[in-house]
Amino acid sequence: MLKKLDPILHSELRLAIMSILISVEKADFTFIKEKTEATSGNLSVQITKLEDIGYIKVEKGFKGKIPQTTCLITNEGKKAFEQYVLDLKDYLKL
Amino acid sequence: MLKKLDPILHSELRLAIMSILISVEKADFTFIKEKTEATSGNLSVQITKLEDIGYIKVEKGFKGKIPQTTCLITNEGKKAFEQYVLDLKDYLKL
DNA sequence: ATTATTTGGTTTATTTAATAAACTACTTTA
DNA sequence: TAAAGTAGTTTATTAAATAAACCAAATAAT
Repeated sequence: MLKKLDPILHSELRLAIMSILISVEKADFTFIKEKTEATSGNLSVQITKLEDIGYIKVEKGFKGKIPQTTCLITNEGKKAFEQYVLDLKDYLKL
Repeated sequence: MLKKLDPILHSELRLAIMSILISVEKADFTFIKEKTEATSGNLSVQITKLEDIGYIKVEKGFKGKIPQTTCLITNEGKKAFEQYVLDLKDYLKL
């Protein structure tokens, strides 16, 4: 029987965000926006969702005078991502 | 840059359906329903969607006197599934 | 100096998709 | 023959994704 996929991660944009944060550990809003080609609104919403569930941590500061939102993956997020990979492998027959 | 995932396949239930049809080549409605634990309504809708786009073929017949809906994956569906796997690998860092 | 324009976002509204509920048609069993 | 089961479809509801509108401050142009 196929395992239920984590609905938070089974979203293209949220998965892309997590994918970036898995490899770089830390990335700001603009960087993620460029990499994912998402709109600001959508990105903002999905970052908040990942933060609310505890998969990422969001730090708000300034780069000079300009506001800057930085995201980091949490341990819980890392674990969830790895579990999601395992679950998906069953679907993909990998 | 991450490739855009096929939105038809990036749905848990549709992916599960395709996953089953990749391995068995032919499966009826009830079998898929049991394997996926989906409701009949949801399954019916998603099967129709996969059929409309040409990823599966649906055959309607009878098993004795009882109606039976059988699904098969098409070549196009197989190709799409394989492409989806490749695309997802980038997200999953596989 | 004041008016665009750009940057870096958030909030709200709209669209789309997923799920659930209700229904149809027929069959089997009590 | 009435109730319950099988095999679904259709319609309604809920939730998610996306887009549009907005806000605050910074920088650039007039």
